[in-house]
Amino acid sequence: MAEPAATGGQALLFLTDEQLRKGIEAMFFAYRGFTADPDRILGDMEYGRAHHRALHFIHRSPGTTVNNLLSILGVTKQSLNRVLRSLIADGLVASRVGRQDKRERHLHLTDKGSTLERALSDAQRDRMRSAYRAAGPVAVAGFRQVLEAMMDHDMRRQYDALKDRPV
Amino acid sequence: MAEPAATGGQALLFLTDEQLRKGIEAMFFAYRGFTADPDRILGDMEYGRAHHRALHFIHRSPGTTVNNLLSILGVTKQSLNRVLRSLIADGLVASRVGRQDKRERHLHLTDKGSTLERALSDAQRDRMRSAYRAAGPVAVAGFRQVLEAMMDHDMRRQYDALKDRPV
DNA sequence: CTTGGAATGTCAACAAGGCTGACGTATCTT
DNA sequence: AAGATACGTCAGCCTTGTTGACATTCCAAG
Repeated sequence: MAEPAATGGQALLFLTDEQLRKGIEAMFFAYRGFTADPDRILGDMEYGRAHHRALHFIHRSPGTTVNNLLSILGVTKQSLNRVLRSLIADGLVASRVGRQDKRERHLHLTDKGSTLERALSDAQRDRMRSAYRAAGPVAVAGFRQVLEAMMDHDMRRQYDALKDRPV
Repeated sequence: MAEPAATGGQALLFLTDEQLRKGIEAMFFAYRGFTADPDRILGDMEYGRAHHRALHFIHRSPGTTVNNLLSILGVTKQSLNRVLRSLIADGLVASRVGRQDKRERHLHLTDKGSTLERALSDAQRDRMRSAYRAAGPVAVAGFRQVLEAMMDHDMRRQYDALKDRPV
């Protein structure tokens, strides 16, 4: 198991435990970088990474319901509610009662919310852009392929549902 | 800025805000998958992700000092200490006073610690392996390139220091 | 030999952000 | 009319991060 090369020769050397370990460590260190810039911005405020995630996906899917957001974020409603409550209280997010189904709340960013979302996503995108530029288009395609193959089935569905929707 | 294509034509289409956003969401969903399997194992025990990280890097660098581990993990010593204390108390990690410098504590996994570390890393490696296999060697090379370009400078140094050391 | 600084550990207090369980209310669906 | 669904909320717990303060132990420089 530690040496797949035995089964297929040179072609499978990228599946050695050693290569896999490097990938694991790369994910660990890269994810730290990935969140570092927004975290720095949020550190000066009363918000955290959970608020960033909520803002991101509300921005992505304006009018989304609480339940929908719940399944995308993969947290409990109590946990999300704590975050949403503060965002709504501070006027970053608007919650509107549904027209067809009045039980639902549809979530939108206010101007103030959009401003913060923009600041956070600009910071994160800047890092992503410079990584993309350094690695080049072929590497980027591979990057996306591996990440998509790494997702759980359910998360993959959430991701695909968002993937090709225009902003 | 939203349309780098204006500056260089087709060649830079992979740097559009849209592509960058997809990369950001891919990182988010993939990281959840990345940690899901070890988290499931740890969920049944009294340990969490922080314990996993400590076990991983002690396994990688047997005899490492607390200070060294601190800089790799990027947390405060108080936070790490709480984790280490429970791992040591439960007999998963051995802490030995340094021979040259007796202030230092050198950390090693015990047999029991190695067993757990193996179980966790097997689970994580299995997912990584199947993602690698699905994506293929070229994609994997790109994956690593982009991740490495995404790291902070300091993290990149930590990563490189580990990268080519034999297990 | 004394003293300053480095490495480590520990105590206390706190916050973010996960979780479960239970309950209430409004609204749809059957 | 009854049951299911969507949402909010209260209470309490856990992990894991933070700061600040302080003790110990040891190395090394004066």
